[in-house]
Amino acid sequence: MSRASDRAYAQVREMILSGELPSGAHLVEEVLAERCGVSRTPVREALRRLEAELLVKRSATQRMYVADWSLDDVAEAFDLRAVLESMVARRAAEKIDAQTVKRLRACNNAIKQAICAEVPDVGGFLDGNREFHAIILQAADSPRLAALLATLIEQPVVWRTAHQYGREELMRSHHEHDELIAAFERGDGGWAEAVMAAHVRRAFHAYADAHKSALSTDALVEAAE
Amino acid sequence: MSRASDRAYAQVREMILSGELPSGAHLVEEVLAERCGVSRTPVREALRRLEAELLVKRSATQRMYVADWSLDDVAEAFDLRAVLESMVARRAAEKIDAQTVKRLRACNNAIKQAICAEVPDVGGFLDGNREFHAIILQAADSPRLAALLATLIEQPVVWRTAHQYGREELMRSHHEHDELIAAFERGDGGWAEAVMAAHVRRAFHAYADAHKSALSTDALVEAAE
DNA sequence: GAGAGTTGTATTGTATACAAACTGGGTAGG
DNA sequence: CCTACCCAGTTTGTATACAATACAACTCTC
Repeated sequence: MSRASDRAYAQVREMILSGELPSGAHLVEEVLAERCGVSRTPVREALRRLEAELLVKRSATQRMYVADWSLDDVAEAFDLRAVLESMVARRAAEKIDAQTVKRLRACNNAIKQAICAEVPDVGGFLDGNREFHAIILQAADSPRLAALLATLIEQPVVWRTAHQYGREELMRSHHEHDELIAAFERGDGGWAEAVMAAHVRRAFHAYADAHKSALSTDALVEAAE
Repeated sequence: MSRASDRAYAQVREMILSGELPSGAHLVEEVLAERCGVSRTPVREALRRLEAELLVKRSATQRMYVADWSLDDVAEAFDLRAVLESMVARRAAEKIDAQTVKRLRACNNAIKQAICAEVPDVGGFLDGNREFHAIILQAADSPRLAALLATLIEQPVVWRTAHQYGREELMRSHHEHDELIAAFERGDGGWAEAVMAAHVRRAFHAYADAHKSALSTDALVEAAE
C-alpha cells in the first residue's frame, strides 16, 4: 500500500464510508488529489476502482458522485454475497485438505478467545472472522470467484454490524463457523453451501435490524432539533 | 465508443481474444499505445479494466501479461455465470411486467427467424441472444448483479460456441428461451432460475465439446509440422 | 417575463515528461 | 565455478500541461 494510487483509493474509500463525503457528494478529482496529497492521475485510478465496487457512480456526463446505498441496495449486496460465498464454501469443501481444516479450527478458536474475553474484543473477532473467510476463499481455489467477491467485500458493513452484536450473537457466528468446519471435514459440499448461505443471511438481518434502530434514532434526533 | 480509452479497451481486448496477442505475452503499455494510436494514459485504463475481467494478469512486479484460460478456467467462469444468471432470472421473474414479456417474445421470434433462414444467420442469432439476456438483466433491476456479470461476459466464448452450432442446437437454445418466457409469464422465480441454470450449463458443454475437437485439430496440425 | 442562444468557468480526458522500479547480463571477488 | 552485486536499458508510476466537454449564469429576443 505504498503506491500513491493505493493510498488515494484507501483514503477516498474511508472518506466515503465514514460519511465525511456524504451520499450524492460530487467527487472532483482535483479536490480529492489535494486532500490525498497526490496528483489527479492516481486519484482517477482510485475512482475507477471505487466505481467498480459501486461505491461511486458516474453521471451520464462522466462526473463522479458518492453512491447512496439504500437498505435495498445492501440487501441486494448480501444476496449476492450469500450466493457467492456459498459457492466458495461448496468448492472449498470439495478440495480442502486436513491441514487447512486445522488452520480453520485454530482460527475459530482464536475467535472464541476474543469473544470470551472479559470485555468482548470486537476488533479481534473481526480480524479472526476476516482470516477465517480468507482461508476458505483460498481453499476454494477460484480466482474469478475471489475477484468478484473482492468487489463486494463490504467489510465496513460487517464492522458496523459486529459492533451491534452482543456476546451471544458473536457466539452464534462462532458456532456457525464450527458447523462449516464439520462440513469441510466430511467434504460435504452441499452442507457447507447451506451453512454458509444461512451464515450470510443471518448477518444481513442483524445488519437490517441495527439499521432500523439507527433510523429511529436519527428520526428522534431530527424531531428534537 | 468514441473516447480513446474505450477504443483502447476494445482493441486490446480484440487483440487478445483473436489470438494476435497470445497467452503469456507481455503487454507493454507504450507498444499497445502506439498500436491503438493513443497515448499510454488511456491504455493504462483499458488494462485495468481487462485485469478486472481476468483477461490480463499482472506479475508481482506490476508487469502485465495476457492470462491463459485453461478449460478449467472457462468451466469456472461458466459456473459463475450459471449461478449469477439464475439469480437474475429469478429476480426478473418476480418483477417483470407484461409488456417486457412481450418484448422478450418478439426478441425470441427474431431469433427464430435468424435460425430458420435458408442459411442460418449466426450473427442475427447472436444479436438476438444478446438482446434477450439484456432485457432480462434489465428486468431484474439489480445494478450489482449487472456489474458482476459485465466482468464475466465472455461473449467471444459464446460467439465461438454458436458458430459450432448446427440448426438443431440453435433451436434448442430458442426453445429454452421460450420456456424462460413461460416462467416469466407465471412469475415463477424458481422455474426461471432452474431453466436459466440449465441453459448456461448446456452452453458450457457445447463449448467444452467444441474445445476438445479444436484441441485434437491443433494436435494434428502440430503433428504434421 | 419566458425561452433559446452564448460565453465564461469548472471538470474531465489525453498527451507528455520525468521519476522510480524492475530486468538481465556482465563483472569482480570468493 | 559460483555468487553477489552493480550498471545500462526497459517498463511502469506519477505529475503536470493542455484540449475537449459540460455546466451555469447571463444576455438578447420575442
